[in-house]
Amino acid sequence: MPELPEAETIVRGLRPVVTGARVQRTRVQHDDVLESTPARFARDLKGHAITDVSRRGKNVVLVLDGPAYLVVNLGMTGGLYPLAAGQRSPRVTHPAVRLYFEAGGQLVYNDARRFGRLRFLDPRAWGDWSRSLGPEPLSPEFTPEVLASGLGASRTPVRNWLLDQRRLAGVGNIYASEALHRAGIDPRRPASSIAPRDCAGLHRSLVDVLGEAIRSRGTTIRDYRDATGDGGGFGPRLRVYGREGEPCLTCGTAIRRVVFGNRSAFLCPSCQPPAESSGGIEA
DNA sequence: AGTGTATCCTGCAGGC
DNA sequence: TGCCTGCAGGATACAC
Repeated sequence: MPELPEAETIVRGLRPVVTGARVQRTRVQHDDVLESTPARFARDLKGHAITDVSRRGKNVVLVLDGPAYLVVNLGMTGGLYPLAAGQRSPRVTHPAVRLYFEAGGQLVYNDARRFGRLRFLDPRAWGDWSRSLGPEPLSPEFTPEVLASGLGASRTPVRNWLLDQRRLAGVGNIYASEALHRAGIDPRRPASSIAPRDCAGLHRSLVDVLGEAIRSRGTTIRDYRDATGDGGGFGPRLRVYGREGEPCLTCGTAIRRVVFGNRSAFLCPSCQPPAESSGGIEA
C-alpha cells in the first residue's frame, strides 16, 4: 500500500504528535507483524522515548533514545494512528500492536492483511539494515548517473528494477508505473536497454512524481490513510495506474494493464513504445 | 542472474 | 442474498 510519498506523509503527521513520548508498555494483538516475540518486543521498547520520527524508503522509523530504532514496514494495508488518552478512532479496525505512552495516549499499528512488519534495531543492526537498501530517490546522492549505472548493470525489466528496494528505496508499483509513463519507457524493457538520455528522463520523472505525490499527501486507492486518518489527494493525478481501458491523457490511446513479475503494470502503448520502435540504441 | 510461482492475510468489487 | 473469482500501494523463498 504505502510507498515513499505515503510513508513521508505519515511521518510528517506523526512527528509532532509522538516525539517526546515514552513507551510505558506494549500490547501485541497479532504477533505475525513482529520479527521477534511479543515478550522480546515488550522488553525492547519499554522505557524508550521517541526522539524523532523519520523515514527510510517506504519504512516509517521511530527513532528512540539510546539510540535505538523501531522500523515499521507498512506492507499493503498498514497504518499508524496516534490516539490521545480515551480517544477512539474508526480507522483502528485491525489493531495489531499498541504502544502505550507514560503520559497517556497510545500509538496503534493497524494492519488488515498483516503483511507489515515492526522491528526493533540497535544502532549496529540499524546501520546494516539501512545499508542493505538503495539510495533515497529524493536525496542528492540519487543522480541521473547513479540511476543509469544501476540500470545498465541489470537485464531485469525496468519496472522490476525500480521495485527492488535494494536498488532504490521507496518506489512501489504505483509510482513505478507513473514515472515510466512520464518518461515514455515501456515497463517491460530490460533495464540495461535504456539509453543514457532516457535514464536521465526517468530520473527526472521519478523525482517529479514522488515530489508531486508528497505535496498531494500521497495516493489513496483503498486503504491508505495518514496518521490523522485522512486519505491522500494524488489519486486524480494518476496518469496510468488503475486506468486500464481509459484514454491516455497525453494521446488518447487506451491504457493497458500487463502482468509480469506477479504484479500489474499500466502503460500507454503509444507513449511507451517497445524498445525496437523507440529508435534508441540497444545495450 | 533472471523469472515464474507460491506464500503470508483480509476485504472488496464484480459476475452469476 | 450468496457464492465464487480475481484483485490489491509489499516482500520473500523456492525451483528452474
